[in-house]
Amino acid sequence: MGNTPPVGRKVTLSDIAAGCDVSRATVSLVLRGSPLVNKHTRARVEEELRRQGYVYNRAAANLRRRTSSSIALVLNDLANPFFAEFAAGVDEILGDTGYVTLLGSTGESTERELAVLGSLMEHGPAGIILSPAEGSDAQQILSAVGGVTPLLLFNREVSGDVAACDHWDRLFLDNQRGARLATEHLIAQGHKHIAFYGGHLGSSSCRQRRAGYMEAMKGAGLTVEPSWMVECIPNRLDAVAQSEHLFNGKTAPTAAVCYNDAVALGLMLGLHQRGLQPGRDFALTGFDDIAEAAVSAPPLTTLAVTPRDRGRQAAELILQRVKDPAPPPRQTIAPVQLLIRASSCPPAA
Amino acid sequence: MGNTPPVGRKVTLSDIAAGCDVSRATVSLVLRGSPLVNKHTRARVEEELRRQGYVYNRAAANLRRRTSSSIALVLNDLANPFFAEFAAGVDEILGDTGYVTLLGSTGESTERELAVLGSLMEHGPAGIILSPAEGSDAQQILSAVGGVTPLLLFNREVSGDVAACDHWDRLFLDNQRGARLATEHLIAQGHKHIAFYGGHLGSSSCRQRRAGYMEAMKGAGLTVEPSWMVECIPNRLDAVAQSEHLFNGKTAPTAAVCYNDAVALGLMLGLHQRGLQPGRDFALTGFDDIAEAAVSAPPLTTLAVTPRDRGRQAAELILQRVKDPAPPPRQTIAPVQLLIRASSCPPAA
DNA sequence: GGGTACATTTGGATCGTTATAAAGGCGAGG
DNA sequence: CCTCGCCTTTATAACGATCCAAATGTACCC
Repeated sequence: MGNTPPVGRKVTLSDIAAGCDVSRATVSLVLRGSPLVNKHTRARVEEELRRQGYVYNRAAANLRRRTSSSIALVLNDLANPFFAEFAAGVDEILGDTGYVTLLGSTGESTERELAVLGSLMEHGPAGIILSPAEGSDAQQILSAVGGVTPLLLFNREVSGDVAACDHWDRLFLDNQRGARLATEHLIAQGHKHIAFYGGHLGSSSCRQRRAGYMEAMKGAGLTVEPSWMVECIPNRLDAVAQSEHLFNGKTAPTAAVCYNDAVALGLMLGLHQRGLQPGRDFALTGFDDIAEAAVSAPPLTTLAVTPRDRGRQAAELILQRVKDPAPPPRQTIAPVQLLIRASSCPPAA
Repeated sequence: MGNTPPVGRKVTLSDIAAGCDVSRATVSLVLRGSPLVNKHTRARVEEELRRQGYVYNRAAANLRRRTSSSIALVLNDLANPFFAEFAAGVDEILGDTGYVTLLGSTGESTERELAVLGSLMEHGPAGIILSPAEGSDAQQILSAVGGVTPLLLFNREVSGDVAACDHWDRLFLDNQRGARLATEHLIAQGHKHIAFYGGHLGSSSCRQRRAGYMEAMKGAGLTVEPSWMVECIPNRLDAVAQSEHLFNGKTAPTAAVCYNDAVALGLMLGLHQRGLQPGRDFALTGFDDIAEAAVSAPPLTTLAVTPRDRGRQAAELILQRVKDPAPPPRQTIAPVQLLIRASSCPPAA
């Protein structure tokens, strides 16, 4: 005893063992709280751990035990508040469970996605949560992650070979129902000429939202003009730029269901430029309920998707799968909630 | 050859060695692209790697080499777009450099911060980037991370024992200069009664911004009424709630330098409630240049802090330090840029 | 033929931990 | 005194990679 801690090297379990004259095995048992060790011995070891400032080397333990204590979280756009909240939710649950989050952000590039997945796989995560970049291919992702590590697909479907990915779990938002609710709400307000504005047909969430919109329109016996379906990059800037296309057809819409909040806020600016006041001359809805939606002028009717809760849910789903890989893959559809605010006015008289 | 890959177990370097009848050492050399191996042998090994679907086990390699290939990123509030962008920037650089990001989010709780740091340390990161929770104590953090792993403090100072943390690197925003620039701009617009609104005195960034404000006011020979210095929680909601306090003194201000954009946007709402139109009856500035600032009504004059660039910079700083721990600690102050928009009008006549 | 230089390959120890089976000490019972 | 069982501790061999020194092969020159 009275040994000085080693210099220029981390304190290991052997240092502790030597420091209080027991075997490495005993120290290991103490670390894991085994009831086998005599409580007198345990006290001595714990004192020594403190004295030398021991830090557990989980990588070494994981190597020996063939286990893992990390989950990879790969997101197509961390800078988007929706995914940032999602990530916070994931990390919250993983942290509570003793897992560590390996972060990877792909910036919506499929090449980077493959590179990031490859790099993360080398660290042997117990599972993967992936929100794929637009245009991701199932086969390529499968070959990057291998067939063994469980994967949870979040938010978006991937394209390509269905067989390649039919053993993955899935967590999606109820996009179709959300868009249907928004559309039905506008119809109930008295609108008949309703557009669907924004988003990329390349993304599954956009197709699903369009489907919900169509469902509501058909259900109410309303027809949809081709000029009412306008694509744009789902950000504010392009939403402003493309908004004129809404009014190029023979009948101008009096309302629009927007792909998401960013698009809706962009459309608001576009409307202003045409001399239309959103929430009075034109009704619109968003999707996501980002922080801005509640405080825009007018406040935006939208669908709350509670991304932090989704993050928690995703973490729980992947942990369940890690614990028991046997059950068949599961697809979970998270509910969304319509928040009615001033932007979805009745049609102007 | 023609061996089948192992079942229920990951493919290891030994499997490859056995599969093409060379030693483990040779396979290892191939993996690391050593010029020592015969190119014919290399081809055979590489073919076998592909055939069996080998995945490199970086944890095992790191154990043997006593190296690390991860950096811990611990943030007080991931859900905040500022930090989300920052994290995206960090991950971008780390990914490019072959490091992996260990994420930890503390939700502004010092207890959780210590727990998260402890858990991440067990994974042996090469370095730590920490944006501390409010009220973090230097001594406690030091005992959680140990004295060996390099740490970069971002965005906030920690309280307590200076000696405990004087070997940490630091990256801060030029808060004082930013607030001074904003204040000087309002003064140049003709304002004399300028308030400093929002933020917590507990945070170092708030104290620095206040200092910049005071500096500009003193420099212009303007006096500051106590009622013009109002604290609030730095979010929109509390900013609305506390805004009335600005007008309780004997002289009402005609302009305000706000702690950040969220506070400024909240104050805008508060002004509306008093019948004042921001950008016409009252001038104000923010700090951060969040996405909303450019599109609020009126657009917000603010200080751009380019969080993604800060993230990249932080990653580069910590990697430098990891590569060479010897040089004395460095404090880096990142510049901020004043963006003049419509909210900072001249005083109403 | 023997020696030397060079290119390539390899066995074995090792990183820090855990699993396993076995050993040691000790009191009780025969 | 020996055996048995119980409690506690430990030596040893892994985990999957890398380092090191040493061993091959083989080509060339004297």
